[in-house]
Amino acid sequence: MKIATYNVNSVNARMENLLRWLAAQQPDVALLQEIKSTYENFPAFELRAAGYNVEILGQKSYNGVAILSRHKIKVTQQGLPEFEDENARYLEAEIAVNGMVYKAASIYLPNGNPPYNKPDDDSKLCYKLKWMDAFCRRAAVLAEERQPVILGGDFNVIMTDNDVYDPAAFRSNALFLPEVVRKLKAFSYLGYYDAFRILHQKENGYTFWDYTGAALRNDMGMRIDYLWLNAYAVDRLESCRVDKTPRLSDKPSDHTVLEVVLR
DNA sequence: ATGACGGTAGCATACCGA
Repeated sequence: MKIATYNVNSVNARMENLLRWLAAQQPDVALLQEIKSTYENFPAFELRAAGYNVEILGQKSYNGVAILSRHKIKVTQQGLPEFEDENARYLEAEIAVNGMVYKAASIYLPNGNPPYNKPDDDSKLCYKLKWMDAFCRRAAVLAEERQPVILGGDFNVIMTDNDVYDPAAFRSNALFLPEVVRKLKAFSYLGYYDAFRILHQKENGYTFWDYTGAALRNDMGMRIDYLWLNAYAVDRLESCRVDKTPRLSDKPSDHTVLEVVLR
């Protein structure tokens, strides 16, 4: 069973790229973020034609998450429970693949940086920290599940100096602030394993490269997309890799695909 | 520190992003 996460940076702008990747890799489940689309504008017909069931939590212009699967999707949670959120950032579902029922969530964690014209405004950082608290509460509930759980998406957190091309330049960035990193670590201590780092200690594992300048060519990237596995899922972990092909092809997202294969 | 680049809304430019 192959499950992947991909921040598409607008699903409608990314359709050619997305369909090319789905056809090439045939994931059983694809967790998408930043679809930037409402339910009405989501290209469900084309994705169904490509063999995928679709469930989305949409929003106009910004954010938005989706789950695609070649198998039946049963949505278990839209948005984080008991958390008022004007943004569409969390969608969770159960999917049965070859007789095994998996729980998977598509997560778009807030960025947290202030607007360029208001560098001292910490409201987005406060929102990020509150969102992470609510996410941890949900993850604690899911930690009780006795089935494989996969929490995947764009977490907007750089965990260590090895996960970004210039750690010093990002020290005070909301993606790398100690309190933010601490919260993601606290989440992992609930019993979630970073699939990529379990299997690859040396590779940088970057999943994002800025559109600007020569970021991609010079491998000035960061590892901010994750697939977190509970013990039931990590027991079945066969492989995990960054698929750079979508980022290298025409009209790319600024993120690329991270995938795992579970046996 | 700023803007580069790309997307959305919507028609000129503002907002968002990592």
